[in-house]
Order: sequence, then C-alpha cells, then structure tokens
Amino acid sequence: MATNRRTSQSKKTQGAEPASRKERERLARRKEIVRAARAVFAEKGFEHATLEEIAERAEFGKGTVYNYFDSKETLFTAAMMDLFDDATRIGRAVCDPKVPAREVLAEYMRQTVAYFQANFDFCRMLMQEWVRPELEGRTCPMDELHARVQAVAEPLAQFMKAAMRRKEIRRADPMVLAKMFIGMVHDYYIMNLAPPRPAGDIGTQVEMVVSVFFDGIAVPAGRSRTSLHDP
Amino acid sequence: MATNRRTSQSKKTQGAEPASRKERERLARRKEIVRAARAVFAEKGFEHATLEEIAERAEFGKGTVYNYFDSKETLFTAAMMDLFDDATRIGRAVCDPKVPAREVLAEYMRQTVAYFQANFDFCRMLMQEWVRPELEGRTCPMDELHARVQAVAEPLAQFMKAAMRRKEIRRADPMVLAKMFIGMVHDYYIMNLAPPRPAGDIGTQVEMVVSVFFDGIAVPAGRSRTSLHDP
Amino acid sequence: MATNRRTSQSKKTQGAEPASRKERERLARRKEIVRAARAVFAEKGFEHATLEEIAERAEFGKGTVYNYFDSKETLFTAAMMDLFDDATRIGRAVCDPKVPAREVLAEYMRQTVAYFQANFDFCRMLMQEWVRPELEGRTCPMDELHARVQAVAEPLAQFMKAAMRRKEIRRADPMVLAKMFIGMVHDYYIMNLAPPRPAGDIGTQVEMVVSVFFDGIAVPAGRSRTSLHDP
Amino acid sequence: MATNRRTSQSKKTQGAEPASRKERERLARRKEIVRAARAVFAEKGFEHATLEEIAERAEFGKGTVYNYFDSKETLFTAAMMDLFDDATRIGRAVCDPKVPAREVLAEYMRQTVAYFQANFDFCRMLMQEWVRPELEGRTCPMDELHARVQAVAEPLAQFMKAAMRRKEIRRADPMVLAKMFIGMVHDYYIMNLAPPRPAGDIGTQVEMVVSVFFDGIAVPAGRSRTSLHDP
DNA sequence: AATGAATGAGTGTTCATTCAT
DNA sequence: CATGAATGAACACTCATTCAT
Repeated sequence: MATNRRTSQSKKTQGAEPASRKERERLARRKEIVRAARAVFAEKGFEHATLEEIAERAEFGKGTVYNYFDSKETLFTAAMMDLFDDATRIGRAVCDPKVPAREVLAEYMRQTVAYFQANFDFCRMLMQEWVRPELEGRTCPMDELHARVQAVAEPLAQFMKAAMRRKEIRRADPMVLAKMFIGMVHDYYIMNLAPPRPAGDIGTQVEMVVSVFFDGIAVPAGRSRTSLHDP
Repeated sequence: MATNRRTSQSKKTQGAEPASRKERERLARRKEIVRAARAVFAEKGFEHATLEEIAERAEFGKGTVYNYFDSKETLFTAAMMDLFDDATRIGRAVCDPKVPAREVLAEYMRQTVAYFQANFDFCRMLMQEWVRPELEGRTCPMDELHARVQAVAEPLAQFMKAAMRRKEIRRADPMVLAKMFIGMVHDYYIMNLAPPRPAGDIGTQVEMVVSVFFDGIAVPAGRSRTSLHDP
Repeated sequence: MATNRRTSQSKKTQGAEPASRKERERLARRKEIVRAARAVFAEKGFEHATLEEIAERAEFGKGTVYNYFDSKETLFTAAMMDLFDDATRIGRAVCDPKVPAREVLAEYMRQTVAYFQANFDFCRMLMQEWVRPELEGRTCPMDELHARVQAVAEPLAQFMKAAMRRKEIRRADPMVLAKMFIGMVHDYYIMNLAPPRPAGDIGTQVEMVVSVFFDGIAVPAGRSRTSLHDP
Repeated sequence: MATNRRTSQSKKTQGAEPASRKERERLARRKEIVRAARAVFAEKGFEHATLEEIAERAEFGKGTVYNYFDSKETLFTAAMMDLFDDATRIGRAVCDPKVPAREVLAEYMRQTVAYFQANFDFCRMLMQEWVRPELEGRTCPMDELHARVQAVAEPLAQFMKAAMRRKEIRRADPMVLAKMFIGMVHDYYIMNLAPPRPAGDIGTQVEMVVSVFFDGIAVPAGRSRTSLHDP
C-alpha cells in the first residue's frame, strides 16, 4: 500500500504559485473534496461519515477521492488542518502589537466565535474527535497535527510576549497564557452549545471573558468596583 | 423495541433504600455492568467498544446486559452519569463556605485533576463523545444529561454566590463563573494531554490558574507585582 | 482480533465422541458450512467465491459463518483439509500388504480418479490455489497443510516400504515413490481435463499408468514384448 | 467493448518478417509489455496483479497497455503463451533422433527443471491459474491455449514415435507417453516446492525419474539389480 | 498513439440486537 | 432470568476499464 505520490506532494506547493494548469486544477479539485469532507464529517462525525457520501457531495466518484487521499483518516486530517489554518489566520490578523491587549483579545474572541458559529457543526465534531484514542495510534500525522495546533496559539503567544515586555500584562509563559485564553474562548463557546445558555449578547459575553482574564474575579482591596459589569 | 421496564425504573430507587434482596442484587449487578462499561468505553471509545467485550468483562452474558440496559447508547449514558456524579461529589465536598474562595477553588482543581488522572482514559473519551451529533438525535436522555452537567457546576455556583455576598469576589452570574472556572481546569488538563506540555508541577499549575482567575493577567496600575509567580 | 475460541477447539474432539448434544449440533453445522464452502469454492475459485454465497448455500446468515470460521482463508483451509482427509482414507483403505503391489496401485488409481470425478470442480480449483503465493505468507496453517499432504502419501509410502522388503519392487525412498505415483495419477487426471483427451476407457488408462510405473517404457533386451498393451 | 483490431492481428505476423519500422517497433513494445506482465503475474498471481503495476514496470501508461491488449485476461494469456513457446523450444532443441532416448529425456528434464527454476515464480503461478474456472468461461482463447500446450508435447511425442519405430521403447500412444513424462518432470519439480523435499542433487533426481520411466519399479524376475540406484 | 484521471461495482468483516432455550 | 448463537446491515477500499486530452 504505497502512499499516494501525489497526495503527499500536494502540500509542497503550498504558498508557492501552482506551476501548471494541471496542477492548479488538481489543487482546486482537492480543495473541493476537502470542502465536501468538512461538511459530511461535521454532520456525521468521523465514524459515521461515509466516503460514499463525501464523494457524492463533492460530485466525484468514490475512487476519485482515493486518487487524492489515501484513506478516510488522511482525508479527515486534511479537513482538520484546513480548520486550523483558518484559526491561525484569525490569530495573525488580529494580533497587532500596536493595539492594546484588551482590544486584541476581545477582537480575537469575537472573530473566533463568529468563525465557530459559521462552522458550527465541524467545530463541534472536532472537539469530539480531537482526542479519540484511534487518532493517537497512527504513525505519521500526529506530530504534524500537534504542530498545527501549536501554530494556532503561536500568534497569540507572540503578542503576549510583546505585551509583557511593554509591561501591559504580567510575566508568565506566553504560550501557556495564549492557550489559556484560547481555552476560555472555546469554553465559552461550548457553554453556548448546551442549555441553559448564558445570558447576554455576544458583546457582553466577550466583555465578561476578557474582563475575567485581565482583572480576575477578586474584589480589589479598597476598591468599589465589585461587579464584572461595572466600568 | 419496547423499552425495558426495569431499565427505566432502575434510577427511581436512587437514594432510597433498596427494598428487597432481589432489588439489591439487581442494583449490584447493574453497577457491575456500568463499571465494566466505563473501562471498555475508556479504552475503545463509543464506536469501537463492543457489547461483547463489556459483557465479558462484567462476567455476564451479552443478553444479560440487555436486561439492564436497552441499548449500547443507554449504557453509555449511564456510564457518563456515573462520572458526573463523581464530579458533583467533588464539588460538594470541597465547597465549604467557611474557607476562602482561593483555597476552595485551588482544592477543587487539585482534586478534579487528580480524579481525571485516575480516570484518564474515560475522561479523554468523554471529551470526544460529549458533543457528537449522534447523541443529540436520540430521543430520551439529553435533558437528563444536561441536568447532570448542570449539577456538576451547581455546588461551585452556590459557593460563588456566597462569596459574592460576602464581597470576596465580584458580582456576576455565579453559574457562568462556575462553568468558566471548571472550563479553565479542564483546559489545563487537556493542555497536559498533548505536547508540548506546560512546565511545572501540579501545585505550580494550580497556582497559576487560580491566580489568573482571581487576579487576571493585567499589570495593576502603579503596582510592582508584574509576574504571576510573584507572591 | 482474537481468534475464535470455539473455532480453534472444534477439531480437538476429532475422533472422540462429541460429548453433548450442543457440541454435536455445533459440529453438524460446521460440517454443513464446509460442505457449502466446498461447493462454492469449487465453482468460483478462492478469489471469486463470496462469503455471501457460501452462507446462502449453507442456509445461514453471513455472520453465522463467522461464528464458526475466523475468515474466508480459514474456511478455505478447512475445506481443503476435508478433501485431504478423504484422500488419506482412500490410501488407507486400499493399501493391504497382502495384496500384490500392482493390484493395490491400480485400485488406488481407480478409486482416486473416481473420487476426483465425483468432486471434479473442487479438485480442479484446489490445483490452482494450492501453490498461490498468498497462502504461503500466512503464518499458521502452512505447517498443518503440509502435514496433511504428507499424510495423504503416508499409507502408500508404508506400502511401498513393505513391498521393497519382500523384494516386490526395487529399493528407493518410499515416500518419493509414493508421491511419484500419486503425481502420475493426478497428471493422468489432469490430462483428461483438457482436450485432446487420451483414448480408452478408465480401465485401459489405469493399466497403462501402472504398467509404465512398474515396467517402464524400455524394450527389455532380448524380449519380444514391445507393446505396453501386450500381456 | 470492441475488440482491438491490432491486438488480434498482432500474432498474424508471427514468424514472418515484420514489414515496416512501425510494425517492428509495435512488436518490440508488445514484447516489453509481456515481459513486465510475466514479472508481475509471477509475483502476485492473476487476481492480485494490477494493470497499474504492469504498466509501470513496462514504463508505459496504463492506457497504452490497452492499446496492445484488450483486457487483463488477454494479457495474461499472452504471458502464458510466451512461456509455452519457451517450453516448446526446449523440446525441439533436445529431441535429436540420433541420440538414445534415455539421454534425450534426461536432458529434457535437466533443461526443463533449469528453466523452471529460472522462472520459478511465474511457473508456480501458472500451475495455480492454469485450470481456474474463470479462464474456461472466456470466449476466445481456450482453443489456442490448448493448441499451445499440445505444441509443447509435440516434439517429445515425435521423438517417442521414432524411438518406437527403432524398437528403443515399447509401443504406445506417443502423445500420451510424452505427456506422461512431462507430467513426471513437473511433479518432481513440484515435490521440490514444498517440504519435506526429496533428497539428492538434481543429477540424482533426474537419474531416478528417468530410471522409473524407462525400467519401472518392479524387481525384474531373476535379476539381482534391486535398487533404483544400482547401475 | 499515448496517457492517466475518473469511475463505481464488488466484498470481507464487524457488531448491535434479537430470541429460542 | 440468563444466555449466546444467529442475523444482516453497513462500509472502507481496490482496480479494471474508459475516454478526454
């Protein structure tokens, strides 16, 4: 079962200009398949998604899908990567060191939640599949997967580091802080999945999370501001 | 597929004294099956766990399991409930209103992480399965499930409410704060699952999470304490 | 993929009286499946035979077949064994040391050819599959397979040995002679598969093979008998 | 599925001088494909050989192979023919009527076994595939195949006939005798494929087979030579 | 003529669930 | 009640063949 030569190559050209028309078309079809896969995985989860349906939704034959991806597993990984890349892009777009940290993080959360909502089902599915034991046993892609996850937090971590240097936030492992904030964002999103949902519009919710992350929940000694919703 | 009369009843007696020897034995066997199910679901995940193996590990026949649970789904739900009940117990045990909030939350995190580690595989598996679409479509148990989840956060929420009353922490929706902290604990735990793992022993990590949750990451105006690790 | 406990056991009782009714019925069903498998393998060959059809012909569900045999491969092996056992029985029945070697071998060939004709398709198929590379790769059953084949030639080899001792035939490795004769019988059978077929009835053909095996094709020096058909 | 005009023609020119350069190049490419096919069929067997691999090994595109052969089946047949032609050549080369029969047959066996060993995998595979039912159902090539097989035995049969005429061997259907000897050679070869293998080097083994074929295994009345290995 | 991307029919195997004993 | 044999639906993956370029 030699791995698909082309399949493995297909990412080499990432970032570069696809040379030929052939190659461009190939990449377009690949993208089309990933798109269909994301939709079906989102609806059914990994186990219950069928290649039959993915192929059908991509309007290709089942065999064609196998010309682009070696296995269901591989295709799933590619779909995940796709999402991670989007998430990383959000981080990069938002982390402007000239903007105050509070604003950057609030904007990060707003955009992330919006993206999650636009990709609701796939994100939900991903949370399930992310840690399933089957994935771990695989030989190849775990390292790359972890790298991608790391990549998502990277822009935020860089931003944290800079903010520490200019004494905007306290000193700590920037990557840990970055992941912690991302975690809070995710949690908040997850909280919205199951009833009873927290009250308030998205703006209020962002306000709250950022407020806790920056100021904590403790009542500052000798201060009068005791509500998270106070100015 | 008539629903099992006994199966549905079996939780009615919860908390009450089991009337007869028969009933007591029945409950004991049920517990035995749930124990086996937790182990197998933990190892294989929902899809890959087989009733065959669960029955075998419980040292019952496959048919017998069906005398206690209507389906694999039902059994899975019961196994989850079991875990939630444990989590709720931790919350109840820790939330002593006479203890400062910082200490309570730190202790909550310590015990929760310890419990997670002792039940590593099942917890990991649960994170996957928790939000899978298949569960949602099912007729019966989602409401009950959400109630259980709510129950887990309840003791913490009560504690938060009390802490607000005595001005220990800022005012906000206590249930939201409770879930937010639980989320941070979970995230921290999850962060430890995949490399690169955050540095430090569990004590330091608890310190850090609680510190952020209470004090936030912002450098307080006019203060010299700028590191999260400073006293 | 733990191998079927029962499947592996099923041959332990071979030769002994099956203890319980359960066990007897199990063996009967197993035999029924092997019978169906022989028929389908015979018609379609290993690759083209489908478990679907085997199950259907055995009037069982497909899953039931898997309760008795771990895989298509295993089932195929069992079907082969079945044939080898028959062939061995023929050898044992025929090899009476009190009968002249010529007559014993002639009778062996007659019965073998008759058996082949009665099991035409399966035998033909077996010749194809016998040496296919896939079989060789398998871990377990090759040794047992070779042992079975050896067992087929064993009675004949014993008989040859005895015949040598009483100076009826020339001295040589008895197993080699046995296999050589068996080979000649098979060849003769195979020759009858493809046109143009050799002339004469089965009696004449047996006569000819035995004559060559005993007397050779050379014209004996100083003898007048020059035809294989002369007395 | 219109049959390939060229494919069917391609053998018409056999033996004749290929007219044009075009035609010569076409035949060369065809031969190249057959060569690759033999290798792959040898390794994988008919079912498991893939046209993909054959095309790759021939360094052609998959479609090109279809320009020369209508189907996998056809290609397989061509590969077999190729082997039969080789076998026929051996017979023709060896059957010199001026040489004693014993020597001719011994030489035939030596060369045949050598050829088998040099083409081990393909020969083994052929034994499997030769009689598989699938081949029989096909429309076209069986007659031609049988003719080729007949052709292999032909030189030997001619030689037998001549030997009978000069009273070197006994009278019998020469084609039957030829096939019988070829069968013994094949059997001996097959015996060497599976353990336990017969003892002795190839020279000894040839000696033994020829000795049985010429003199039989019977102890000649009133003679002292009782071992097949005695002079 | 040469190519190789697209295709989809075909099958071994698993496992939740049923039900006769 | 307990059991476990029987069942069959479901699915990933392969590969011969086609055909547009």
